[in-house]
Amino acid sequence: MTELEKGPQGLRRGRGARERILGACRQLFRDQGINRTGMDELCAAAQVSKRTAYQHFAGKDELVAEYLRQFDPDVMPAVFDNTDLSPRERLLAAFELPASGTGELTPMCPYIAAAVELHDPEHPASRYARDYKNAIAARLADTAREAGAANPEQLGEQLALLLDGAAARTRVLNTESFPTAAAIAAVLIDNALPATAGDGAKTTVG
Amino acid sequence: MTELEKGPQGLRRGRGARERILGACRQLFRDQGINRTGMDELCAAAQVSKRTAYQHFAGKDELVAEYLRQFDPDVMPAVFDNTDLSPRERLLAAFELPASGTGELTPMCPYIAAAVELHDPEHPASRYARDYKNAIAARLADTAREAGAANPEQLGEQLALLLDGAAARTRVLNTESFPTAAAIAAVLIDNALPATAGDGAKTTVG
DNA sequence: AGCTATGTACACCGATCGGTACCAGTCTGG
DNA sequence: CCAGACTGGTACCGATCGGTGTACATAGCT
Repeated sequence: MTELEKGPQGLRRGRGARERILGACRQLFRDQGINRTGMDELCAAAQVSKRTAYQHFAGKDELVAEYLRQFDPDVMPAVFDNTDLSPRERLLAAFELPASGTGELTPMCPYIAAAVELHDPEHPASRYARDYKNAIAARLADTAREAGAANPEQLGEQLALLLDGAAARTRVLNTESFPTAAAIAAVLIDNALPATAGDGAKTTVG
Repeated sequence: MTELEKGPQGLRRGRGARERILGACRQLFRDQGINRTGMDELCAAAQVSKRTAYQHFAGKDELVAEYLRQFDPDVMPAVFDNTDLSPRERLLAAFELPASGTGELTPMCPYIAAAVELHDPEHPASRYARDYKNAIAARLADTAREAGAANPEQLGEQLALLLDGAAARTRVLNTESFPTAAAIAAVLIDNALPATAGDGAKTTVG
């Protein structure tokens, strides 16, 4: 499988087949879900023969896993690596990013969607979804620590839960729920950060 | 379809076919998901012939919708109709109920799971999932109003988001997330209820 | 007795699933 | 020029999908 990427000059010709397949995944999996998207349809959308698709990916399971891995490998760099924002602003920015710009709904978090659709915790895509969610919580906790939160791990886990709640709720209700999550996040952050605007109340429930 | 339930003495014989089918739905849909459960397998588990199943339900779509409708038609009565608890305690109880008792994880909220798996907002089951989620938020808002919250609708929506976040996160991470949601809920409730204890004090509202 | 309604058992339908085999074309480096 | 890797196109595989048709067994009511 290593030759796939670093072949001396091997597959330089059909350049982009792999990317086209993953691009088709992003569109079709978002529009109609993973289970309802067949390999035939997917290959047709990618303008790639099934033969080629199965030469790049061992099977649909591996393709789904790779689709998730390619989705946001750096874990929201636009939020967490933005040095123009203070740590506190970065925490809040995580809730404003997804809903930015277009008037359409924030698409369902693909990691949650994959875990629910595949329904097997040991599926490679489910495993990666877990890793990604842990990574998000860790970055939130790091930023919370940087902001001076009393209990950064707890705040990170709480904010991560808000993100997932907004994603799930947006999908079920067909209504944007990230503003609600952002409002809760503001309260939690104010309560956890001592120097900022919050009052003295710090009821950290163990 | 009216004769199905109220036939004078019609289907008294095979009593329970419908209930057995729905019971099999609850188990199989929870254990392996909706899409991965075929009608053959479902009928076998219910000890019902496919012919009978399709006499009770127009199709799998309608069966899934009915499965959701039967799940919690009264919208958590054990929480919201419990007169032994104060309104504030009822709001908190909504987060302790699902994880109670057994050592296993809280199962994924079937409404979210159905909406994600079916992936069609106009599917009858997706429509009902939306109705149910709105009903939960409404009951939470009513209870928040009863507890004297400044903005009960907002608090209800926030608490509903926490429930959904805990459900989604529990599923993805394979780790119980309701305690985290309960901790956030406690903060939100304390912040929204004026008369009650702002900090650790426990003066329950009358 | 019949009659009707409901049930089971089981074969069967077309469609679609994930995945593979085969062939012909096309580009590559030697 | 030619071997070989890689491609698209397409037919095909077995399995499973949701759903139906047919034949026969029970049950209750008249």
